[in-house]
Amino acid sequence: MAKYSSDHPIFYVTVDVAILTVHDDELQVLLVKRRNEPYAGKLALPGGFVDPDEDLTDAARRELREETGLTDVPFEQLASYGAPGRDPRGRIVSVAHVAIVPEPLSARAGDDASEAGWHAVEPLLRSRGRLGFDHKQIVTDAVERVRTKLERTTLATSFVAEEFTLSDLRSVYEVVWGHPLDPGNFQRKVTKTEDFVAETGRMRPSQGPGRPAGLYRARRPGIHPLSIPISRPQA
Amino acid sequence: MAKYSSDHPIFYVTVDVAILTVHDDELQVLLVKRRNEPYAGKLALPGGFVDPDEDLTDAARRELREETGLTDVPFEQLASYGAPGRDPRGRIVSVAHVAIVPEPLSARAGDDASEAGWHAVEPLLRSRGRLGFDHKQIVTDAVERVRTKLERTTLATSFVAEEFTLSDLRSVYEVVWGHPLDPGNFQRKVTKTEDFVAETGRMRPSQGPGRPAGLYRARRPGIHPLSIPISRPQA
DNA sequence: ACAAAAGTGTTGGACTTACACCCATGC
DNA sequence: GCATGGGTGTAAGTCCAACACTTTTGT
Repeated sequence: MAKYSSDHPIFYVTVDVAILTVHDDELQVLLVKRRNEPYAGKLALPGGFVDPDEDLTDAARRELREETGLTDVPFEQLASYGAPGRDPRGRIVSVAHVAIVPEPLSARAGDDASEAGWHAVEPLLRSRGRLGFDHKQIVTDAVERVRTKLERTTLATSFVAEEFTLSDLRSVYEVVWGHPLDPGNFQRKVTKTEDFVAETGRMRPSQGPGRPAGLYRARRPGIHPLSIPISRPQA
Repeated sequence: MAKYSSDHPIFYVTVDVAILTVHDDELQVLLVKRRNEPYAGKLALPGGFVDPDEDLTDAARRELREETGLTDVPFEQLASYGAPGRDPRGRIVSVAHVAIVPEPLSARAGDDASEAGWHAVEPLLRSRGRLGFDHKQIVTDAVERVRTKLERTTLATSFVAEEFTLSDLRSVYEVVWGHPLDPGNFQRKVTKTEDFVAETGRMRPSQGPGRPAGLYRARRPGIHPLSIPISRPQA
């Protein structure tokens, strides 16, 4: 097949990844400080240009690995952003993705990128001008996506370590939704929901007062639909 | 700002629109027959290249208008598809959208496009090779999106005319979900759900046996969240 | 003993489901 | 009258939110 040359406009395509975690009772997103123009000095989502023979998903996975060293992390495509003026360098469409990383593994930021670090989402979204490009919008959309996915999928287990207590898991919901949940009701619902969590039989060594908590693990890795959804309290 | 020239790979960006409707008790999608290579003779979603100064949303709206003559139709971005080999002409990323058009206005296909026509979704998705590119995947994703959005938003009213009976509305759910719904329970749920439908006070002139049905209209145009979701029967 | 976290029981109310049943029309 | 679709009533079962209460630890 002959090389395609036409008068169709030329685009560049990037992937940006909103890597989210829960840390210190806050929903946080991994951001890099930009060194170069445009938006030098501003914060931005990790991302980069898609390689010539690379699928969009592979490009996002590559970015994720470069920034966090993590592989096998659940992520999915979020949306694409391509307003004409969004990047002064030309016509650039960004295919944004969302990824969820567990809290304990998230302490370390990327080694490859320049000054990658975690930032609490709430103050970021209230602020103006801290994020370059249209990345504030992307983060907004990513958070909304995660909020709704918590309700109907097993996504929450992606936020916690391989073994976790139900309090750990409950905290994920409380932080992401911004509402406290009844511990007892949460316990019942989670344990009664099929394919969500499985007991390990062991206990977490107690770290303070209170009865020691049972350790659980996700029944299946990744994001799966829940037979019984976790109800989200109204605002 | 200087023109951007770099060694980053060059892409072309298209928008494709899955325009869905319910007709003859079937979920249908508007497709065009391709005249040119690649995939000449195959069916494909209407779509085209994004113009140099056009936003992705505007490009999708333009395609929608060119194919159906309709404006002010609710639509939203679905996902982007950019596998390296998906288009032999080069590296082309398609930003797919979903649009819903009302049944009565949908009889006429586009005048601009070549042989646009409605096709039932189910046999299409069961078949092999009738659709060009990766458009079968896009249609699959579009249908899944619509199925879940019916549950939690007012999307269903976008499938019916401005004035409709509750049977009309119920039929949308039944066709899209592939399950019959209890007419009585549906009635109650829809009328009790806030911001969903409003009575007109008038009746539909009867067209066959049976008690004449009340005419309703959507309380708000477009797609809005439902305070009380319509429950989806399990398979 | 006391506080705190984990986990179980209970209860009233909301919602759903599966019908029965009445209403209004065409034939 | 009878079939058909529109619409209301109703009762059993399920689910849920709230909160009391028990269990097991640290201090």
